[in-house]
Amino acid sequence: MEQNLQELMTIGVLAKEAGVGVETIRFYQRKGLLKVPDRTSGFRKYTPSDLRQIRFIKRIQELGFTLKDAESLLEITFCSPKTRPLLEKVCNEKIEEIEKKIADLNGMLGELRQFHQSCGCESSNTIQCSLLECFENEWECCENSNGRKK
Amino acid sequence: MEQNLQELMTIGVLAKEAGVGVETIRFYQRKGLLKVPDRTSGFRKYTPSDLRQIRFIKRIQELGFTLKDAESLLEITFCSPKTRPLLEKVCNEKIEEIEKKIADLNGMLGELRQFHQSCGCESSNTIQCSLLECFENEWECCENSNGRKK
DNA sequence: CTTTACTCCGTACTTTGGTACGGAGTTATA
DNA sequence: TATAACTCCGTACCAAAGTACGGAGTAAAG
Repeated sequence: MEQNLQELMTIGVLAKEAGVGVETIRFYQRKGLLKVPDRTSGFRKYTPSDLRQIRFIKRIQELGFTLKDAESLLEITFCSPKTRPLLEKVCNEKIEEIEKKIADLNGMLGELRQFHQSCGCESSNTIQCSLLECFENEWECCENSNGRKK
Repeated sequence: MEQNLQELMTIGVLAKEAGVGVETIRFYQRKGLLKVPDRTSGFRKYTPSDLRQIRFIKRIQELGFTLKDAESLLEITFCSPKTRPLLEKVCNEKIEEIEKKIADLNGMLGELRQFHQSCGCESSNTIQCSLLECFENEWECCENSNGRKK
């Protein structure tokens, strides 16, 4: 497993490439999210695989998951017949989690759109209503002068 | 605007009804997320409308938004011809935000499902692969022995 | 009328995900 | 070879969103 020395990066280069701060990388190392790197004369040396890993973590975070979630996904780095049952479990859990989130967001989106339509846009001619009440009453409060309720 | 005294709650009852801690309610008050309540002999008295408001905040949070976001939604409590332009702006921003989140999550969901299909389920017969590499290579690494790549 | 439960307040502590500091050593550039 | 730029380390700090503490007052039930 010889590492091409050309490809090794210092922590500063890695940070720049990954679009994070140097301190963030040290922090990830402390948290065990990044393996302890080799060193040449005291300085950490990183591989492109470390870069990929940080990008992966950032992607996971963007989607609203925690570093702990990222860790659990990274734990299934390798799948093989032996690790597959665990992998399948984690996969399924994540998939369900994401599906639920999407469903929730779609619900909220519908509500917001309805509110916008009924009360929040220039073309609406509702006199006055409350988002909170609309939310509570499943938007029945937003009777506008078209006579259409829902 | 007389309040039916029967309906007033102490902070403890409100907390229980809303499924949060008493301290959380005091915290929300400090943050201005809950209006300063009336008191009878020093004790806070809450109305059902306060309860609705907390539930609304919790719903917003569940969808991955912050208390600040909740605040901005609560600020548009009333719409009227005068407040409508602001309302429309906030609505549109939130709608876009949610749409983007949903799109991102759908992307990740697709990736996870593909990984599950190729490598993570019992019926798959891939020998070994890495989630990280699959992610990086747009799942091209997960060539399984069915010969199907994608 | 006492005891228990609830409420008051300010302050301090917790977790997550980082950022910043500061003195010392190292490496690269002029 | 000096000087800048980078890295080391531990520690301290930050914001968000609460949670806990503790002594004192109040209310309600027996």
